[in-house]
Amino acid sequence: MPVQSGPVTLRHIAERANLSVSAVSMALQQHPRISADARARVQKLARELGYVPNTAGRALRSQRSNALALIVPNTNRHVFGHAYFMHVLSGVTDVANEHEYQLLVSTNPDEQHGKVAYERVMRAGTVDGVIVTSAPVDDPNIARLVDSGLPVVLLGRFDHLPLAVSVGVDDIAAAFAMTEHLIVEHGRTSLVHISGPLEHQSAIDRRDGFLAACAARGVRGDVLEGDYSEAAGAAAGQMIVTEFPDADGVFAGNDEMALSAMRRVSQGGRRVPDDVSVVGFDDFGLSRVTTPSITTMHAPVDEMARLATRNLLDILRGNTIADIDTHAVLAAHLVRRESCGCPPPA
Amino acid sequence: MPVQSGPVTLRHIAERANLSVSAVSMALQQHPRISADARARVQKLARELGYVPNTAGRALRSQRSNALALIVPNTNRHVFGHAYFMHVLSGVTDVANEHEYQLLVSTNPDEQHGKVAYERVMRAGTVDGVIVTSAPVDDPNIARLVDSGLPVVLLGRFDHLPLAVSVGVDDIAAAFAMTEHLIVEHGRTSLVHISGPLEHQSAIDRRDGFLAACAARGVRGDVLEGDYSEAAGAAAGQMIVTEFPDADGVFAGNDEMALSAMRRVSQGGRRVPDDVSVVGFDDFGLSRVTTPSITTMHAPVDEMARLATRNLLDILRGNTIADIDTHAVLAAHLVRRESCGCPPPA
DNA sequence: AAGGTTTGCTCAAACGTTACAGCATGTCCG
DNA sequence: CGGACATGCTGTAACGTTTGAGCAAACCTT
Repeated sequence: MPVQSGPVTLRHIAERANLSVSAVSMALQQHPRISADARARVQKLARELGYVPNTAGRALRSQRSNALALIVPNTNRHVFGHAYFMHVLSGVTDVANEHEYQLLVSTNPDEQHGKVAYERVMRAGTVDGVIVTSAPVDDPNIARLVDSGLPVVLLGRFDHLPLAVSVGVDDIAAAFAMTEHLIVEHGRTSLVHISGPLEHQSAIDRRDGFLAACAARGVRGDVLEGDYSEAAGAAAGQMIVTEFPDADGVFAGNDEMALSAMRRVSQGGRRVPDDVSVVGFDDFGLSRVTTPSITTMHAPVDEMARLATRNLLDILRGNTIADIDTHAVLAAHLVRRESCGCPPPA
Repeated sequence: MPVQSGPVTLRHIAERANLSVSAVSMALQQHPRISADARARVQKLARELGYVPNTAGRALRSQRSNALALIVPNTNRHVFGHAYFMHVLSGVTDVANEHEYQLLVSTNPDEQHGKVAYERVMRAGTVDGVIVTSAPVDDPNIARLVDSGLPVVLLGRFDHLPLAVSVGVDDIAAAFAMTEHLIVEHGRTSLVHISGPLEHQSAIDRRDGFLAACAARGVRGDVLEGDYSEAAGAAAGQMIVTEFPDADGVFAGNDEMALSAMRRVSQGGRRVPDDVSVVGFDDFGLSRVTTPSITTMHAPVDEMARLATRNLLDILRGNTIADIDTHAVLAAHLVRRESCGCPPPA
C-alpha cells in the first residue's frame, strides 16, 4: 500500500514525477499550460500517494482559509443545552458542506473573554467569516464586530444595525397569528403572555405581536416577564393560578415555558385545554412529545441558518451587499396540537 | 484608534519598534534573551495594534494546528437531530476551550464520501486529532482511521479494536441494573426488551445486559429488534399489545422508543405504569418531559466527551498510550421517574 | 589589557502552497 | 529562413511564523 510516512506534499509528487513543484501544483489545478501527459502522471501519483493539500500552506498563500465559524456568544452550556442550536448547526453544516467550507464552532470560555474570543478567530485568519447565533439585541460585541467590517451574518432580527447582515424570524407576525388563533378559533377572551427575556429581540417581538393582536381584537392581554426557562414558566403558571382566575388563554414565549406553565396551571385545578388554552413557540421538539402536546409556532431555524450561511458565502465571494437581503425575515407557521383545544393530529 | 487596515503582522510591529521580526516574535514569547525594554515596547504595540498571530503561518511553521475535529460519521441530520450530539459537543467544547484548542465539526455530505471526509481533515493538517462520535461497531472506516496511526479517540465501546482509544458507557451493567429494577423493585416477571440497531455496540450491550439479568433472576425476557427510532418503538408497542398479553415490563433501548411504545401500549388498553412498567435509556431530555415521565438510565455523555477530549489531548502531548485508559467505560445511573411505577420525583 | 562570557539582537531558513515571470523548445507564416 | 507565437515547463518569490546560528557590543576576570 502506498501509505506514506508523514504527510504527502507537492514535493513528494514532484520528485516522483520528475517535475517541479510548480508544475505539479498547476497540473492539479488543470492549468492549460501543462501537458495532458504530465497532468495524468501527476493526478495518478496524487491519488496513489493520497495527497491532500495542506490547509495551512494553502491558507497562508491564498490568504483565505475556506472555513467559517459559528460563534456562540453565550456561554457554552447555555446554548448547547438547547435544541435551537442543533437546528442552527444542521443548517449551517448543510450549506458549508455543499461549498466545501470547513466549520469551526466557537464558544466563549467565559463571559469576560467574550469580545476577545469573537475577534481572535477572524483576525487570526482562522476563518473567512462568521455566523453569530442569537445574541442580546444590544450586545456591544455584536456592534463592534459588525463595525469592524469583517464578514459577519447575525442570526436574529437586527434591524437597528443597518450595516449588519442578519436573518431572523418574523416574530411579530407569528405572535400576532398565534394570538388570533386563541381568540378567533378558540374564542378565548382573557389572555396572558409569558415573555422571554426582554433584552432579546425575539422576546420583544413576540410580546408586541401578542399585544397588537389583543388590541386589534379587543380582548384582555396581560404580560408576565419570563426568561425562556422552565422555572420562569412555572412561576408564571403559578401566578396565573393565583392572580388571573379569568385567564382562558396562555401564550408562552417558548415551548419550555409553555410546558411548565401548563403543568402548574393543571395542578392549580384548571384543565388544559378545556378551561385554558396553552400555546408555545419554537417547535424544537419538546412540544410534540408532551401530554397534551403543545400547539406552537414552528420557527424555521434550519432555513434561517441555511440562508445565513448562503448570505455569508455570497459576501465572501465578493458579491456586493446590495445583492442580498441584508435583513431577511422568515415566516413561522402555526402547528396545531392539543394544548389549545384543537383536535389531536392524525 | 489604532485599528489597522488589513491584518496586523509581526512585521508591522517590528517596523514600529525598530526591531527585526524575529526579535518581535521572541519578545512575545518572553524569550529571555530579549531585553526587558524591547519586550515591553513590543507587548505594548501588539496590544495597541490588536495583533493576533496568524493561524496559518503558525501552523505551517510549527506543523501543528491547535485544532481538533469532531467527526460525525453518519450523515448530517441523522445525528444533529439528536440530543446526544449536543451533549457530545458540550463536553468536547469544554475541554478544548480549556486548552485553547479550536474545534472543527465535520460531517459527511453523503454516505459515499465517508472515508474521504474522514481523512482529509487530518491529512491536510487542518487538525491535530479527531474525536469520532459513535459509529457502527464494524464500520470499516473506523478501523482504517485507527490503523492509519493518526490521533483518534472513539466515542463508544470499541474493545475489538485493541489499538484504538475509546470512551464508552458500561451498557451491559446499566441494562442489567435496569432490568433488575423492574424485577426486584417492581416485581415484574415477564419482560420485553426493544433493542436498538444491532450493528451498534450499545444496542448489543443493552440487550445482553437485559438477557443476563432475566436469566439471573429467572424471569421471562423477550427481545424485539428496533432501531432507536420512534417508529420502531411504536411497532414494538403494537407487537406487545397483540403478541405479549402477559408482558408486565418493557425495557426500551432508548427513550424515544420507550415513549412511542408506552403510548401504543396505553392505546392498547394497558395502563402504564399500573399494568406495565415501561423504562428507557439515555436521559437526553425527552424522558423528563413526557407524561408519565420515563424512568431511564442516564448516559453520562458529557463526561464521556470530556474524557475523550482529555485523552486525545494527552495523546497529542506525546504521552504514551500506556498512560491513559485506552478503553475507558463510564457507568450510567438509574433515574427513577413515573413510567415504571416509582413515585414521581419531588 | 587580553581572554572569555554574557547580553541582545539580526539573518537565514523553513513549513507547503500558488502565481507570475521567464526561458527554452517547437510551430507556423510570409 | 527569420521572426512571431504557442507550448511546456522551471525558478523565484511570497504568504506569516518560529528557530537556530551567528555576531557585535558590553561586561567581567585575572
